[in-house]
Amino acid sequence: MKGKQKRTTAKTNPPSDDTMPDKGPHRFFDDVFDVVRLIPTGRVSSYGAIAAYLGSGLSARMVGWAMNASHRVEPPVPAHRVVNRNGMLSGRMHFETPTAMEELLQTEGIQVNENSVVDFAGIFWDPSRELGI
DNA sequence: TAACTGACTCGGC
DNA sequence: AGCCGAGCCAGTT
Repeated sequence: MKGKQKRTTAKTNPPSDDTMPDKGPHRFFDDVFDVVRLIPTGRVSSYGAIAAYLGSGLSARMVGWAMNASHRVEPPVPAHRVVNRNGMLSGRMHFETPTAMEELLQTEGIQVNENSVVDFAGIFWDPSRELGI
């Protein structure tokens, strides 16, 4: 017995409860996904740059954490194009295989040497600069 | 419920 | 030159 059933009958369909969550505070994740999806093939960006573009006191850590959830969203997010400020593939261990991130980048024409993007500064894609500050 | 963690970054020593 | 601590926000235990 459940003892008490929590308002299952009289559903007053509140404006914001289970009907289409307006994702107020959660919109951050979608924003990150959207920005990452805008990274062109052959270019890479960094957690900090994306955080700075969203720029509301966000932390670069949350961008990385969003990437962790990016595997289950649609359309897919090219998380492999996001590296740290040094151009290192710090997130490679979170892919299906430790080498998946590197191979994906190489497939897109990006050279990787010792877990670091070659010519990182040259192919760096800054959302603040490309999308507008 | 409170506390810890984390795919980061910056500043100080 | 490298190592350490703080800030950041949301999810997980």
